[in-house]
Amino acid sequence: MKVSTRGRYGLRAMVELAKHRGEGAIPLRKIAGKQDISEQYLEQLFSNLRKSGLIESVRGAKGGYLLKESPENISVKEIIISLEGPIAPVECVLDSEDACEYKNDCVTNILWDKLKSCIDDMLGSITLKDLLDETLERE
Amino acid sequence: MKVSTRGRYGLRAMVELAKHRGEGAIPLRKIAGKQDISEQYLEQLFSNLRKSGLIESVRGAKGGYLLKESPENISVKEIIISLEGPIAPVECVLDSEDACEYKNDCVTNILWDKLKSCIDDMLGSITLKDLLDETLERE
DNA sequence: GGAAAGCTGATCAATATACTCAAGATTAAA
DNA sequence: TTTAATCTTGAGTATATTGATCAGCTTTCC
Repeated sequence: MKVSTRGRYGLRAMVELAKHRGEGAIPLRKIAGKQDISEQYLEQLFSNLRKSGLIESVRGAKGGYLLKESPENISVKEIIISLEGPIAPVECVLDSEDACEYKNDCVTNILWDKLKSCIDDMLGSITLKDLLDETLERE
Repeated sequence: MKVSTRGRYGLRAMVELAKHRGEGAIPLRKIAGKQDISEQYLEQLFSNLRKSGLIESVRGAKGGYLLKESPENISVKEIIISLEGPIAPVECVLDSEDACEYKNDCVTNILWDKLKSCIDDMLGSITLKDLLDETLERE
């Protein structure tokens, strides 16, 4: 039941982007520096975030990254899913092709379904703006 | 954000124990067979559950395992913690000795705290009896 | 053209996971 | 008292995942 560094680093980086919104494209180097994350590792994470449409990139010199939407429209859930894949405490809650063959017999999957919803709702209810507000409040 | 096989198998085995409560000690072989889990692997899981005081063992021939409490007094949370260790989506929510050095600066840990509570409450609110009832209802 | 940036695929070491193996210890029953 | 069933424990092992690093490319500003 762990969120990996992908999700944690990525979220911190997104807060950082939100913080500097309006300043144009922010180079990855700057974010990596501020948050003390390997630049090359962060590149991979940003690749996911970009493909998910949460951020956009500006290539070339003076390039960098920007949030694609305003912080109140980006939920933590979207960020985590982009970085770590679907939120699923166990495989069988994904109503995908290869659902567990015992699904109908197994009462524990009711539990896992509920757990998934609980996590989904929780992460879906918090936006980047909430985290940003907290940051500004502390400064 | 996954529950490993330890938690999943262990929970299923506990439901099985609950189902046969009152029939004396249930040998591990029987549970492993019914739930199609490796007997030797399940032994390790039961070792945890026993040390946590959730089940008790009867050694020797005709031995086996029994729930130590009635199903309504055993929450899923206790089972998962026994098998997988403390529920913590990220390390820094554990208010232990080695808390993250950035804890005070880092706004994301508010989020992780909330997520932990959400998972805790959810798993704490469901007991073995709830799962057992569901099982019986389906039969 | 050169520097600053993003983009991408390959590789790798460390760790965790999901087991298996092997040797005991205990006890009921024959 | 032997034997078989059962729990107990520690060690080993193959595979997958994680958390990166490396190398080389492309794009764009000056």
